[in-house]
Amino acid sequence: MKVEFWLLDVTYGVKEDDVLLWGIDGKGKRVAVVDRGFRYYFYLVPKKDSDVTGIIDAAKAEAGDNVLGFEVVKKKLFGRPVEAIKVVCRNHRHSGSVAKRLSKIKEASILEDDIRYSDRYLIDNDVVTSGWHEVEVKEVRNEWGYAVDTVYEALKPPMRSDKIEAPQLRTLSFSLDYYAPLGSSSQETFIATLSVKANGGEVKQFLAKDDDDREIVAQFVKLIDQHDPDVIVGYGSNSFDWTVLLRRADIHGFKSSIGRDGTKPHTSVYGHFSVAGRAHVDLLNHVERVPDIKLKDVTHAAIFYGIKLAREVKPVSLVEIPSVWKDEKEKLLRFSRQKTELIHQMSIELLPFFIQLSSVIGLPLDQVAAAAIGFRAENNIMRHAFKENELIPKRKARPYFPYKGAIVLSPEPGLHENVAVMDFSSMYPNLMIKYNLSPDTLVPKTVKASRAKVNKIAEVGYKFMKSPDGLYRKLLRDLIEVRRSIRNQMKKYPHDSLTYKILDGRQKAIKIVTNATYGYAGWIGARWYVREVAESAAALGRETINRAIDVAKGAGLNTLYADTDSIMAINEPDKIKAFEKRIEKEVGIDIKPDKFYDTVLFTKAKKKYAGLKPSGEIDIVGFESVRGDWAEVARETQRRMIEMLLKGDSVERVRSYAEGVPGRIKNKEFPIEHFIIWKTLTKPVEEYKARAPHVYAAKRLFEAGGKLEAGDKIGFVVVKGSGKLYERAVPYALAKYDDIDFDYYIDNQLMPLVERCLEVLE
DNA sequence: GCGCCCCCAATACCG
DNA sequence: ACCGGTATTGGGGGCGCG
Repeated sequence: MKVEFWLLDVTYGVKEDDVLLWGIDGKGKRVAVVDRGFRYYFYLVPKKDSDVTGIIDAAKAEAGDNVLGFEVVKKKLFGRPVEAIKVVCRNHRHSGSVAKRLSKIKEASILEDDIRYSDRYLIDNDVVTSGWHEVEVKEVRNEWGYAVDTVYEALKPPMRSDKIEAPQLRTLSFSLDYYAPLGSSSQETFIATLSVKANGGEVKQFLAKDDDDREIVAQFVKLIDQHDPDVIVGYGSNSFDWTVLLRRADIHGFKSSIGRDGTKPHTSVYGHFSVAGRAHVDLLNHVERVPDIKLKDVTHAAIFYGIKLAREVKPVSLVEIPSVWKDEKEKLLRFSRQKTELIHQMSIELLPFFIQLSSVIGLPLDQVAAAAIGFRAENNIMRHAFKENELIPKRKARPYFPYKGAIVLSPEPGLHENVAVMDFSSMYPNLMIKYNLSPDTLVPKTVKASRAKVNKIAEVGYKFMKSPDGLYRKLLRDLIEVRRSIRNQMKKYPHDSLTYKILDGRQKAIKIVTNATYGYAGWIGARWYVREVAESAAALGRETINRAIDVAKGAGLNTLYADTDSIMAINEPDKIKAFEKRIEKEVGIDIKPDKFYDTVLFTKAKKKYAGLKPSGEIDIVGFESVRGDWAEVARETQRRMIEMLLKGDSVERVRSYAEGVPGRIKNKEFPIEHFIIWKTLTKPVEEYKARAPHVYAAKRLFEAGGKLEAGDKIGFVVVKGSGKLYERAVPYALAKYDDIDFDYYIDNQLMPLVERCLEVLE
């Protein structure tokens, strides 16, 4: 019989050689499909001039009956044809030791032994997570007690199907707060509150009785059992909640076997906790990768996603919990409930996108949210490499060599009217396609190639074969084409329809992977790290933007500013049309006006400008007013000045506004919040070499009993006194308003910004 | 001892 | 744990200077 199912998670037997596909079938039943037919393998690649049969004989002697067989296959390694020996293992759990033994054979190198069994299965069978498949199966008795409606055994590997709409998923959002006055590992620590919300239900809350959290842990396990969620959503749960829950469960001797196969949550790849047969998603992992969300706590993240409730939330910090726990339990309960509600609402917003990302990249839903951009790009490349018969290189430690990047022009300082911003669309991916820049097309320095057959990249001198199509050319073309077609399809649906949202999530997911491929090529952690590819793309990028500036000039357009792949010029429609046409003809990559500004302000600095759009909206780019590490009083003054200048106020008027601010500061017209300078601690305080103000502020906070970790933000104010600045930086919560050194703010925060804006206009 | 110059560490931004 | 380019601040060392 045939069943169709949507793939939620993949696990594999620890002892048996079987792959377990956890999913949901067309009728909404939870299913497990066991595939026993897949054998793990890796490759032995003979070093040059080595004898294949000799290697096989040696390997046979080493591996014994842990190997089912050897097969000589034709593969490619960085585009070069190689004969590889496929070593098929009797059981995946022995593959590690087999590979280790075979590594003694000096005549060959081992490849692809570092691919996980489940990943191998997905790649080789073109099975895609968060996607629909059809599979020939027979139903089997659920002798393992899996928490599913039906268990099947696959008779053949599943086949992808076209259905795009994900099934109705049961989700469960949760959050906990713990009492830990002496740190998380201390004896006194316990879970104070736990809140859980299943989709369609209300928030359920559990509260410790005095310092006894046994009931909380037990209820949580029970709840998961009852609701049987497909997706478990937390916020910070990869670094926090599961560790605490599992520790408490262990201490109480409870079983926390909430996986559908009866196993406990366990740490897995990309630093995430995995729950077998379900997808555990930590939304904080995602929020950390969204640069526009400056404060990464759940409340601010939820505000970013437009969740109304977030504005009413009064957070209780970890430091406050001991005192709140003693006297104001309702406060803690309210916060816990709201937090869980926010997590739930954010998951409604974000899960559809994660699902699309998962199916585009081929990483399971729980991993895709946790994986950094580089790994997302890499997984996509790995899947393509398999299709192209390319061997997957090993990840290895390498030295770091920087290379030259993009061009940034100094702007034409002052105010400009009627400005067009023109961008090359996907410049780096398109250059990589155009010149066939790819790890497998790079011609090694030592190899001679006829001039007609290669693209030689000016300036850097690297050569790439013109044909055949490289791995990156194929993959990027594919991505760009699919995205184009999705964007066309989207036009047929109303913006609030489900299909539109799915398609939109999908095109965004594709964009992320497309744009990451250039950066990936120059990342030393990449399996396919080939600096020449990134370096060539950057060199071609410089050539391209320079050419655009020339062509613009030829068309009578004066470039006011340019950065990487965009240029700004006075908007003269006829000239711009001519410019676009010539670029299309000469460069072959589209350049289009992306935005128009009625007025633009440049100072002397690069990467800073402000523009007034016809709609009245103002874009501020790069200026201190959009940087989180300047005091609000300076940022707001600068923002207001920019607004006045763009809207036509005279320089004198703006100056008189700005010069009025110091008086208002001394007059105490601004609250303390406007003097706080926020900075991120990028590492533990002990590791800093420099005596930086924010580091010393953090140290003071610690002395007062506060707690901050790498990645947290410290907010401090500068107080009066005689010493160095770092001696006068005090956490805002420990500072008194009257101690604030107003002169510092006027001389070092406010006036430099004012001067830099106005000096170019006078 | 002080001002000046330069370099470096640190952060957050732009594309 | 994607890239390089950039602005900016504050710490700190070296230097000249009667």
